[in-house]
Amino acid sequence: MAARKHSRQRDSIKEFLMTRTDHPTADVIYRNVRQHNPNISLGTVYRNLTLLAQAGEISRLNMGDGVDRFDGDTSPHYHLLCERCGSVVDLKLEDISAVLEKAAAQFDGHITGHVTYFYGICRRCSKPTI
Amino acid sequence: MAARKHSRQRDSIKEFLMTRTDHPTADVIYRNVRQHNPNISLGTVYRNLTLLAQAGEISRLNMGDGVDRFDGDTSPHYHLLCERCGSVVDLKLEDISAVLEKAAAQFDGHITGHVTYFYGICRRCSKPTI
DNA sequence: TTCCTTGCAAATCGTTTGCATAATG
DNA sequence: CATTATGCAAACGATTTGCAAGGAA
Repeated sequence: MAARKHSRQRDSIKEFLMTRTDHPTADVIYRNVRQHNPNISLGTVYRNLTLLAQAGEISRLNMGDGVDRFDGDTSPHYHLLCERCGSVVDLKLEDISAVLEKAAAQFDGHITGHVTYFYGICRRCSKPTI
Repeated sequence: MAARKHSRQRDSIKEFLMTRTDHPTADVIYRNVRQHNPNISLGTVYRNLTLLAQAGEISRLNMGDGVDRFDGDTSPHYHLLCERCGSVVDLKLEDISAVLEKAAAQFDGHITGHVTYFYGICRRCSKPTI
């Protein structure tokens, strides 16, 4: 059960994450939260991110590029990793789970879920430079 | 261009990968190839896996669990990561790229590709124990 | 007082890299 | 000979963890 106690650090982390839509990494979160909470340690940031993600209050993204990113928006949506600038942007599209589930129905075993993400060039990077 | 020279080590690695359908990690590959090639180093294994993957001769899988796996089968297919035993099994299903592409068409930017994998319980693990 | 949390630093772990030497074309 | 590939070990980078001290219920 792990009765959870309140902590100023955890609040700052979650609060910060809610103001961002760019899926920051633990390190970025650390450097930002630090401004209002100078003594917080990177370990604490990681511990809380893991805890919040397990509790379903935030989500942890792994886009296969070696770093985990965190998202305060837990509503169903997809992501695109820009190959040019490395940023991750939201991609709102119709829920494709139905298609995937139907396709996977023939599998002899049990499918719990799936992960899908896209890569390409984000809007900002595909605009011509002035 | 990087003219590629022949090497016994690279051959063993690729050869080994062709005999497996279980998507081994670099370390597993290392320990196996070592049996016929006692002096090979882990660094060489990594260098060659990266090289072969870039050349499109094998593919590198990242299932978000911290380790990279390698697949000698480069034909289009999907994968499932078993949450019970940690193994990765092939999942043959109709190509869903069309669906994804259509869904992503509305995106204001350029989509190069996508990554999709499943997780759940593999056939072996979902069979009742005797 | 109990026990969850923190800060700090050290430890992990998978993967990459620098360098001198060996092998290939 | 010009270059690519290797073995070894050290370096890396992201994340986790042990521990003693601090804070919440």
